[in-house]
Amino acid sequence: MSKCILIIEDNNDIRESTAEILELSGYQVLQAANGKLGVDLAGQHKPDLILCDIMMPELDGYGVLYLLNKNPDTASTPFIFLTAKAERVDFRKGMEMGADDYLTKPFDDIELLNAIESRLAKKEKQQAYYSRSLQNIEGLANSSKNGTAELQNVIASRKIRQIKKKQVLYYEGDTPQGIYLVLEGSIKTLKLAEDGRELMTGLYKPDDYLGVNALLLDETFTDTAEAMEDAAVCLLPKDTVLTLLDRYPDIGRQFLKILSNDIREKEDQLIELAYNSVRKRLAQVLVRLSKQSADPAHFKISREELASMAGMATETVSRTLTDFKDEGLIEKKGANVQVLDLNRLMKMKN
Amino acid sequence: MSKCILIIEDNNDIRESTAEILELSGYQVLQAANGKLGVDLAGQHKPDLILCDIMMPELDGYGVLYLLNKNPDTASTPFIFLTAKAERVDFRKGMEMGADDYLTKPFDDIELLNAIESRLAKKEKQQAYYSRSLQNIEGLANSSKNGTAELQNVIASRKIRQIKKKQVLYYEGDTPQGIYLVLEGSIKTLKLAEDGRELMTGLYKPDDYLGVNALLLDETFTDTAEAMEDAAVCLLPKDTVLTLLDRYPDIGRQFLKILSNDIREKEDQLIELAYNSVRKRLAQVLVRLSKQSADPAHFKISREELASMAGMATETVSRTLTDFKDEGLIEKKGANVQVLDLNRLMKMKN
DNA sequence: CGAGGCATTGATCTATCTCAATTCTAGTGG
DNA sequence: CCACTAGAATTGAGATAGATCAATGCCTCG
Repeated sequence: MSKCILIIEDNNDIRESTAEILELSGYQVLQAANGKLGVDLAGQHKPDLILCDIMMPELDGYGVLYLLNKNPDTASTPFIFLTAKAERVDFRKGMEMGADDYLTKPFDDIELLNAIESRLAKKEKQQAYYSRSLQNIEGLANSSKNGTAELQNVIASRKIRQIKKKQVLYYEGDTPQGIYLVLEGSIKTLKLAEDGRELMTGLYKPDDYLGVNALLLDETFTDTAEAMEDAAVCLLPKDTVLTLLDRYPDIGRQFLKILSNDIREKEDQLIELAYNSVRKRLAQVLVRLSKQSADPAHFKISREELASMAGMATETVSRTLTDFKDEGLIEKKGANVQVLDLNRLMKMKN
Repeated sequence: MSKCILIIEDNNDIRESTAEILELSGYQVLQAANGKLGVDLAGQHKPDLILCDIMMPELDGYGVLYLLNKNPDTASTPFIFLTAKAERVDFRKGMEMGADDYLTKPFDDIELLNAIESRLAKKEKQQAYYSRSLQNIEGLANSSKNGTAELQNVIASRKIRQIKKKQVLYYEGDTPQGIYLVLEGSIKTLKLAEDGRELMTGLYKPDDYLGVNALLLDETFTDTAEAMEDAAVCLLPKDTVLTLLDRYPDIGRQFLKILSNDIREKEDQLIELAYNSVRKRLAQVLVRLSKQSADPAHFKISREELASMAGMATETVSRTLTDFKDEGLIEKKGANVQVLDLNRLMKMKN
């Protein structure tokens, strides 16, 4: 079965010539003359790859990408930007939003086909890789009951979505499409205060489920999820999960456990915020990070992120961190932090 | 069937003579010569009422009462203290711990039998009252599926436990016996900081479920539950709930919803604590209280409780409250607070 | 190797806590 | 029924942790 490619481009000449090249190479091709149309077509036909111009009237390329990312059916489709001038800023912005590649117009046939093929190949490879790694998920899989097995099947068959560092998985106010299983990397959830300061409310690592608490409430997300580092997630659509939930009580039980743990963590965070000194709070944050980090006592994190985890000002983070260093608790260089005395950090007095 | 009464009293003369009186009156009587024995007997035979001396070697009356309260089988059994001198302090302490009555030794037959009969009658009346009111629980009952109906049966058949103001339902560190359904009054959950200050983490009103998050985690409670005003709860034992959960997915779903809501609330509280001024926090607390209070804009609450809800010092509560009064937002007299301008409280700036 | 963004450091300011002294309230005993 | 008293609430004065504002230094990454 030939792969299907969608081209979104307002310039008729470019679009049609590109389409021709692709068709000659054996691809099935869909064309859209503007952003809005493109998004609709993508939703209906679920192409295997999307080429999209950036500069378009009405809905530009960024808008298209944003909308595609919101729809579970298209969120994991490889996406390549077509752009006239290779402006640096544009490039960054696009990649940060989750584009997979950039093609600078004018491009020749070889360039185009190479980009597409390599992207499709990569996608397939990743798909295979994660499907295999999904076989041995710990999370929901430690029970041997039927439901869990069923859930695993669902997971294995789902499309995987890559998220780049700093990219947002969902915003506060978005409508939940389902729950996410983190496969790789790390995702943080955060809430914004009225004045714009942000507080990190959760940190999700591989095998963690994200968005469980929004699943059953028929409301929009009340937090924003953003990748702390490049990550891969798998979306389990709401309908599927709800069906499974109705059929297999053990799944519900697993989710109850997840939520219970979340509550516990949040309560701990509450008391900490209410009655502990900044020093102690920061120490706790470091402990938590060191426990979750792959390398037990060595991680890279910005002052701003630390500040949002501990609920304090970035300057104060800096100061306290240098204090810690002077006391021999940690070592630091730029954004790199190395824990030297975990024990003493844990026992930090107030 | 005759009622069964357990007497716990180390003095043989008193115990046996009391037992005789009761037997002559048609009660079935169990005797225990010390606290420990008494608790064991109560657990085994589940008597309908317990008489217990306060001053006993080893395990005294308070200890007995404490242990009985921890065991779901005996927690709702009427409990009457027998005491030599009617010391005021003792009396208070006993009542606060959940004793239902006090008998001062020496007591005559009439006194004894009256106390017992009235207590048994009261118990029965309450039982009937709540069983009826349980028929129309909103909480889990808004679904028409099987599981919910089943759950209602379980609830209706359970024993009801009365809790007096300030009395503790469970302590941090206790092992969960199941979940509680609040029938009447209000229960708060709180966590203690290392320095002893407390932070209120939840407020539960009739039809709310308490302890759901501890149900599936095989750990002890991480918070303490205490009655804010006289309350009645119904314990649904862990086994029962788990069985229902396995059988009826809709129950799991209801619980998931409850927990999701809890998480949402806790996240809101988090961000408030982290970035809002004391003024704003207190305003929010007042809004929450006013929404939950029976009388929409008029409630009684101690400064200490307000402080633990907003995570601040009691003195600051006082000051801020007088500010609010000066600004025409509230009216206050002692522990009574009346909200005058709910709208302005909600919109309080930081 | 240059620039823009992070991180650090310094100086000040202030919201809130603490400690301490009064005043008020509600429950108890006579 | 009223005076009394212990606990709760208020008010005041002072101390301080941490935020904020501003200036400078240091990576890093293109």
